[in-house]
Amino acid sequence: MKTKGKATSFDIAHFAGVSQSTVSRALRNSPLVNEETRRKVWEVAKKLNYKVDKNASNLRTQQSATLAILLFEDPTGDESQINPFFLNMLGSITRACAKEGYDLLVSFQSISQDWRAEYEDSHRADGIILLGYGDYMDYQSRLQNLLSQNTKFVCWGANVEGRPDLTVSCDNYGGGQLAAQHFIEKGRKNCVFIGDASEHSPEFLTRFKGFQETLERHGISCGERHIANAISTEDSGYHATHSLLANNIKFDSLFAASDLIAIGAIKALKEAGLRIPEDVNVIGFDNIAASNYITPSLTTVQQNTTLAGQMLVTNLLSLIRGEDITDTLLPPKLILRQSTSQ
Amino acid sequence: MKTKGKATSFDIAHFAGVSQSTVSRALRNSPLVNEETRRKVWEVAKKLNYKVDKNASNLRTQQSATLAILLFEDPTGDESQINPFFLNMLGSITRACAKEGYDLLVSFQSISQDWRAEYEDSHRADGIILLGYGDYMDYQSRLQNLLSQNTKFVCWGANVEGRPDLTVSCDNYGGGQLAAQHFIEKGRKNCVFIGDASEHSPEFLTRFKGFQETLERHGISCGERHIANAISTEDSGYHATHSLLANNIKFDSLFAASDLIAIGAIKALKEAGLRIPEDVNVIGFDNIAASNYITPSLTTVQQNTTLAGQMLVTNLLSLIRGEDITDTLLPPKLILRQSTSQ
DNA sequence: ATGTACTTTGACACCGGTGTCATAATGTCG
DNA sequence: CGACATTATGACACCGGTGTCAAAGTACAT
Repeated sequence: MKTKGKATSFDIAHFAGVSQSTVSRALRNSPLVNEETRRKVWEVAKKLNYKVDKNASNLRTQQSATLAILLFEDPTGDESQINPFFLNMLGSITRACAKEGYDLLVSFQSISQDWRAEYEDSHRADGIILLGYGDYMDYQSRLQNLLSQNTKFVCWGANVEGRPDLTVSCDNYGGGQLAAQHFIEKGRKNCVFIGDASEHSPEFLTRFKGFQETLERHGISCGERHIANAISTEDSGYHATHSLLANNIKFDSLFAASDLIAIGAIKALKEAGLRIPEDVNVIGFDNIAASNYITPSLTTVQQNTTLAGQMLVTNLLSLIRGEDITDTLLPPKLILRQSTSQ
Repeated sequence: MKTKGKATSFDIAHFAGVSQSTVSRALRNSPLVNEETRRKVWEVAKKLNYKVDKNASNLRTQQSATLAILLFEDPTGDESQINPFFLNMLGSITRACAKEGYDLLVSFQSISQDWRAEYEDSHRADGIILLGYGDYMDYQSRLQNLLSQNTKFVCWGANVEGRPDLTVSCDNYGGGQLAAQHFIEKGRKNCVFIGDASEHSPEFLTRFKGFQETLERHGISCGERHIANAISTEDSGYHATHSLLANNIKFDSLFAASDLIAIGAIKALKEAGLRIPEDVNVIGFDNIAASNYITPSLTTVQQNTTLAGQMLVTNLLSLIRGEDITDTLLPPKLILRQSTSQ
């Protein structure tokens, strides 16, 4: 019993003495096929090491049991390193897909490129997950484009008022509140924020707003002079903090828009001879692995990546099934560590 | 100019006033088609937002321009976390695939499961990359199985003598040598190894051999009592080191089979009141991000993940093209940090 | 024996491209 | 002007499955 090349359903039909149609039905356990026939077909299939050709199957059924993930890169990011937070998300999304019986196509995209999400158009994936920091303004129009083509997709990111797409995101505003409240409990009065607090980075902006507005409710202001712009890299955080210090801004607490920024900030603070947490309290955002390893370990607002990956996948699947879904907001959680524990 | 549903090549043929065959040729820039016709076809295609159906195309051509990666999990690993080293590899492989114009299917596999690599059989991928620590003995027979089916695949891992598959790996033996030489230069006399030094973890075993044999050439022995078994997790490294100390083994230098193990070891050493590097020198393996952030920062044998990802992809593509390729061994590099810098 | 319902099967069109072959149109040369 | 090469195009089979429809076979009631 042998075939040239990979076995097809016709080969099985031949050896099992039935028609190809019956083979197809038997292998998918259709109730239309006789028990004994089914057994025989399976037996032959196993012997020939048969596997359904997904291309043929997908072509006929017009669906792929596959999702695609598009990872946008921080445009200035180091080419060889990937933001560890997104790497975690990638891991949890992979797991969530596996659990749902879907395959996952992974692709990196430079945000500047024309990232028309080809996967869904070319029937390689049933839906798309978009993931990445980046300039929201830059790709807003592209989202619109996807929408107009009826492409099924969900985004990880800020759920900005009036944003047209479906998102899953951390409650960034609430996260900023947690940080502010913690500083207030610690009796801190002069707070600074490191990160891009503009509409170009809606996630960071939302974190900042939650932070600032909570402080103000307690009579603490965090105005323009107390913000240093930074993208989500260690270097950028280092330089931003450095320039604050160089400008002689006085502060006793620092909230960074991400852990990478916070790690860079800590380096700058240490170099300036400031003690953490005695002189300056520091809070980050994300809870990446490194934040637990640095000295002092970093108090941070945790994003639950496991849950986030799951929600992205289940929401996308709902969307594909045509169900009505809404934006999902995940609760942040403050992880207390040494950088605020004086 | 409108179509119901997604546009097909027939729709384009209709609007461009040519046959579907010509459309197919024109879109693939076949030299057989007239310049003006080509222009017209492209124009219509763009207007209709046409994208080739990859399922149909792959079905016909019997190839997919897709690679698949199978990630094996450390059986005892925490369900929600992925070994950061492999996460890095995943990132670099993704990048390498993109550079070669291939898509990447990602899949997690429990090593205990029947991980018949279905992707290639089902024509979803042209080749497979296998990645993961794990018990080699467990899946050796499965590799044999893949080979016998003429599946194209490459493995990341130890290139064990007589291993039947094609591998890309770090020169683990050389890495062990680097660690030993460094200890010798530092005048260390009592060395221990933390990790599974058995044929069940051939990579760790090779690292150990390079380490041990180099030490012996300098008259230093590293026998059974100086080895503590551990899998590649922080916890395991912690407990292994703890038990060495509890058994009153004296040592002034510790080589861990991986950075995660080393991080756990450092924790145990610190708790025992030992100073690093004064009392004990520590060297890890991998150079994951965390090793740069812990205190003291960790001297480690770096594996070049960027290069590794590239080699895995290019080797696999060569294999698919039917070219003759051989195992690839990548040079390790010792990264000096505080844990050995007294 | 005849009619009806149900089970099981095979024939066949179809998904949307790609590759082969035949043919029409144009150009070139003796 | 006819023979022949060259260029451009269309018709059609094909990749390997899935879904529909008709029909054969069996069971049971009338």
